[in-house]
Amino acid sequence: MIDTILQRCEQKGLRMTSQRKIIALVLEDAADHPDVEELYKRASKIDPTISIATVYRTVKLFDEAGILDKLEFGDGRARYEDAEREHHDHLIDVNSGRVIEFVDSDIEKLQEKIANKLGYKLMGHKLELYGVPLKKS
Amino acid sequence: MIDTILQRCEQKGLRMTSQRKIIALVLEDAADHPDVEELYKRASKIDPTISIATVYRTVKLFDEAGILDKLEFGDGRARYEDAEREHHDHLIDVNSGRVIEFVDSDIEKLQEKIANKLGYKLMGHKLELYGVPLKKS
DNA sequence: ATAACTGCAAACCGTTTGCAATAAG
DNA sequence: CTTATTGCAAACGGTTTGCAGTTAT
Repeated sequence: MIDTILQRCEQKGLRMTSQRKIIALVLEDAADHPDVEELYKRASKIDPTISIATVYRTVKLFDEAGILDKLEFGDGRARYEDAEREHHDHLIDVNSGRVIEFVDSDIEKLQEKIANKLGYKLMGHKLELYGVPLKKS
Repeated sequence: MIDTILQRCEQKGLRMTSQRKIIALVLEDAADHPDVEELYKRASKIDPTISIATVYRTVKLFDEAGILDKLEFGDGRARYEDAEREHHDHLIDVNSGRVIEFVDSDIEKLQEKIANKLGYKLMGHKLELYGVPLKKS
């Protein structure tokens, strides 16, 4: 959380074009989990000439650089969030598509436990919980 | 596990055409998590005139009837498995795409805990863990 | 008989890519 | 100046759909 997305991009030596700066800003300001279409809409408000292909390319670049996390919730389109956001997990309401964020210390432990059990080693702290059929109670 | 897929289909009053019977059989015999293309290949060995559109339609029908579970691992294509298989979870190796099945009693507890915490009610026992970056250790 | 199902091919939707023009370092 | 990046439009891959013909009940 110390550095901005732009700063982290520069740190990694990415060529920061005007388009990339705009997309970085949009992502910086996003408290939700926008998909590419949504990022494109928000970026277009700042620069209406930006193309959706560039958004796709930029988001892929940032993901590969570890600056963004790509979230795939099984609804067809990928969503993105700042990789440096405070750690949390996601629960998707399969009926509404709504994304619920939460933190649970037991999940952290579980990550380790399952990984160990299976002879794998965790890299970082990325765990998604999804597919739980939910009903508001 | 008492009933076969075909029997469960009939129980639900689904019209069982020759194509649907074949797909039910293929699914019955699958110990893995085939995608539609794979189901189509296997079904084609029994009846080469079957069309992939029918496989898509059938798999959707069976999923909506609760006979199949649709698994979306974020690799673009959906995978399917018998909904009545013994309960288990999936872990996907993000590098190889390999699917690892496992059971962990703590996950069962966690399902309840998280759902309660968020004011939701679990329907059944569907929980997928995915997106954990893994490295063989 | 008749309503549901099939195969085919075209459409669809999110994403990627080839290309010629443009801009960053 | 040189190489990376852009916008456009076409292509892509998985999935859905309209239609005319076929099949289960």
